[in-house]
Amino acid sequence: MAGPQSRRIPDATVSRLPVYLRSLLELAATNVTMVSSDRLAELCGVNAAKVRKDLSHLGSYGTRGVGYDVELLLSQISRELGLTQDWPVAIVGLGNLGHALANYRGFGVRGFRVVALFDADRARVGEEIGGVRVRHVDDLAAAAAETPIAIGIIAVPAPVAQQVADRLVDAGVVSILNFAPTVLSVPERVSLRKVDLSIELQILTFYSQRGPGEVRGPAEVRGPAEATA
Amino acid sequence: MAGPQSRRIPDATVSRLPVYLRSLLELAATNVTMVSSDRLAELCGVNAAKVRKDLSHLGSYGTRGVGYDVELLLSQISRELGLTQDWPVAIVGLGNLGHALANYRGFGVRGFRVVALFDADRARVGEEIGGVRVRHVDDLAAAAAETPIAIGIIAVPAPVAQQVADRLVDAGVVSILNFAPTVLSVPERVSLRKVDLSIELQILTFYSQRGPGEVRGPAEVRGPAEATA
DNA sequence: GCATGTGAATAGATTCACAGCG
DNA sequence: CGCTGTGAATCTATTCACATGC
Repeated sequence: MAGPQSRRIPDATVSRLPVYLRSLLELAATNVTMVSSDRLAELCGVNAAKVRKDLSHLGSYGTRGVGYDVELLLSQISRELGLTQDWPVAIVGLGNLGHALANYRGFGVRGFRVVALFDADRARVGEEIGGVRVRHVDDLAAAAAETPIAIGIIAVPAPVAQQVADRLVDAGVVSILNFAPTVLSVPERVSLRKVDLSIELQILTFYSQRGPGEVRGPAEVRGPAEATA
Repeated sequence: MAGPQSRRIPDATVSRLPVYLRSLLELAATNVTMVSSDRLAELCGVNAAKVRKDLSHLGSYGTRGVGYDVELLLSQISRELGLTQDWPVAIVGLGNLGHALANYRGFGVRGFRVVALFDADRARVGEEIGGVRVRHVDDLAAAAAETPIAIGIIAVPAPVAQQVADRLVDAGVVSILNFAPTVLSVPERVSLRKVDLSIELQILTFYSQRGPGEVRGPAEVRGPAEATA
């Protein structure tokens, strides 16, 4: 084997690494030290060959005839995903969803720390959610200058989502997760992903319409960071 | 042209149809009657050739030299996605997220109607959210027998998500949207999709780590319905 | 003329199947 | 012997480029 870890991890692999990570954490929590690709595949609901190929992109960390060392894999995947450092998160928009996100326990688990909350409604400014005080969205740049923000979560109504995105970008935010049901444009250097409830439901209805038995085989939600100028 | 609408729409196309739909609705709202693939592509943040190929899977509904009729496209896509009928939705788990989802206005827009809410906490049973009373999750089967449920949204903690999924399946639910951070198994006939906040964040950190300028081109979140036995 | 619709080319992801090694 | 690691085959999706037809 010439070069084990050939750079450039495929997008599809990247989107599965967090899934592997989660299952590996569960295994580690039950003191399992080794795992085969078959077992891990089962836990993650994917094909074993896919697991092996995915993991091979991190370099070769398995032992033939035995399997993978759980701890070793954990640290490799964590490093690859950048989870060895802390990621300050800001949430913009504290309606129902933003509120829920702000209270979400489970961010912290993987190094995501909510450091700032913003809303355009002055009535909400000053409120404290999960120990963080809500500031006005006009203070976004100022707040980001004090405390850097790596990830911005957009939970505002669609019509104002683009301007919020622009402000986040101006404030130096390098990753954005968009919950607003609209297409956003950001500079190429900014990573952008979206979560859209209504789109998910519509995709579900498409497949459930096809009648029982016609739903095709498993396939994960993937998709790299998108960027649009 | 032999057979315009060749059946079997590609998964990647299916996941983009809702995006086209949304932009077309906006165009229709501003009384635009025709749209070119270029314009639609721009609005949706995708490539124009992709738009044309996607739409060609619905049959050929464009006029050469002119573009597509907005209303016609709307009705074609709506029909394809099954949005001409109503889809009764149940939400299980009314913590922060479930609460936010239950209050979400925007379901109704596309024929999704929240008809039932369930929680395992007896203290929450009886509460009314968005005009729907919360019932105990033990009543799920009974409630579904009265009022059919097509789509189940799982917003419970990961450890109990599988048993909730099992109950939904037993109650005849044919589509499930899972917000719990765990892998679920459902019979092949049931469509399953997942939304996982922490996975999204981890994917973002991967790409933002690669440093500015290295984020690869646009690509949408796709993925068909998955099913695991 | 101009934008659609589509074969052909390319790129990417999945799966197979087996060689290689512990 | 068992399980990893990986070339090769396959399948899917994207993109190109242009013939087609309004």
